[in-house]
Amino acid sequence: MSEAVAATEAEKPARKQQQRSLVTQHKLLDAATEAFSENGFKGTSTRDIAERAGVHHPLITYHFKNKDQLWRAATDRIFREFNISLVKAMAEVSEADPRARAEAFVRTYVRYAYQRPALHKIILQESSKPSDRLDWLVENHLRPLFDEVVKSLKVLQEMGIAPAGNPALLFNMIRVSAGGLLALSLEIKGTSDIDFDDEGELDKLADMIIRVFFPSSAGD
Amino acid sequence: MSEAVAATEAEKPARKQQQRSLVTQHKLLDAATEAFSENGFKGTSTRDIAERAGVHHPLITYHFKNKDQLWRAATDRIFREFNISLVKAMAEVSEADPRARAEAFVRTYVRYAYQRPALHKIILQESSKPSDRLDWLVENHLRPLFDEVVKSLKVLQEMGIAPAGNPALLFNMIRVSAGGLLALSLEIKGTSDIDFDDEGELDKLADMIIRVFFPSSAGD
DNA sequence: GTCTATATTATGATAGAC
DNA sequence: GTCTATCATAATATAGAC
Repeated sequence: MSEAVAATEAEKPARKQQQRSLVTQHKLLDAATEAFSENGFKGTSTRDIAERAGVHHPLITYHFKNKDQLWRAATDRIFREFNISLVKAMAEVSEADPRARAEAFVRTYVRYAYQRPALHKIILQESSKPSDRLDWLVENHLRPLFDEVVKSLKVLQEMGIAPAGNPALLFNMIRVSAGGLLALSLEIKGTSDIDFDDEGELDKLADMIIRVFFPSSAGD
Repeated sequence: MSEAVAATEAEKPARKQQQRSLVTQHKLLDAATEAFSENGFKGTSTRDIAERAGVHHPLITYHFKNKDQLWRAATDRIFREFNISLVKAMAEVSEADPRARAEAFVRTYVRYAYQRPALHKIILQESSKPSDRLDWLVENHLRPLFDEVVKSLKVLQEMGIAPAGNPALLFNMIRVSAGGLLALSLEIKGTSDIDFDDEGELDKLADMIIRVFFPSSAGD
């Protein structure tokens, strides 16, 4: 089974190697996501990432070139997956009922923020000071999502379901009340005795967000 | 003016040195606050802090023993100053008018969060994973403040001014809508074209928080 | 109270064997 | 595709001169 076989036979070992390579990349992305969430870009060492992933650190250079590219690959994956989940969840709700769509959005958003805390933790980490990474994040992932959601929120305001005022400001209040608050889970457990791991606690948060930000749909 | 003078005379040079020492400490605390806000504890080097402060790095060891103690000293100062400001602002509002107190609290909180972004940025940085620092922060500064504010919020709920539900959860929504949102200023400028440095933008945020979370006081 | 010099360890990145 | 070995730099912290 030498590599010097016919071209037709060469595909098999190539695929095998590719498979193993993908597993390594996946493990590195998982580890990087966790590490960057916890310690920020500057506070994370590539050695720490490699250790968490259980691979040798030179493999980071091999697969991702450097720390910056690894950060981008990890962040890109988180946001892509989030967008897919969001689109999928919203596709199940009737386009004709904006109120139901708003509620579905909040519940999906809260659940997702709980399941993947890295999504918001990385935003919080990177928003602490200007950087090329923040610009990249805004341009490629945040801005496109925001523009669309704010448009929908405007409709809700015109219908009298959401409070008046700058819709972009309102949306930011809603999303920090959901994702931002859940990113503070550890602190809130200590200060407020609220544990989002407890059954029903997540729904209570979603309920309150809906009640506060979409008051006319509270009693329905 | 040698140091070998009588004990009564020895006070003067001692004070002079103490004065200079205090200036250095102050500069180091300012620099540390800024650096820890931007890069978190792990992402901040003591050399960076010393450079920002314009002093030589061994002085950190001299004045604060180590990086951890410097972090504690810097954080302690921020929260003490915040508490003083808050107590002072609330003392000016009549105890008999809970609604006016709630509004004053929100406006003071929003203004302070804007002026000293480090207050919330450090909370966000430290909440990203468990640590002794987070425990210290919760126990010494967050918990005492929260307990008191939540008590007041409960009264507002009973009066029908604030929405029903777990008051601790409600308070966390309010404070992330204020401090948490302002800590994201950089990102929000990019995603939502809202610049809190613009005249009146801060008041619009406070207005909306009051309108959303204390709806019955909206038209007053 | 302040400085220079340095010990020790950690970090990002790469070279080259297998 | 994976590993060991290594380089250059940066980090925390300290010792000791002034």
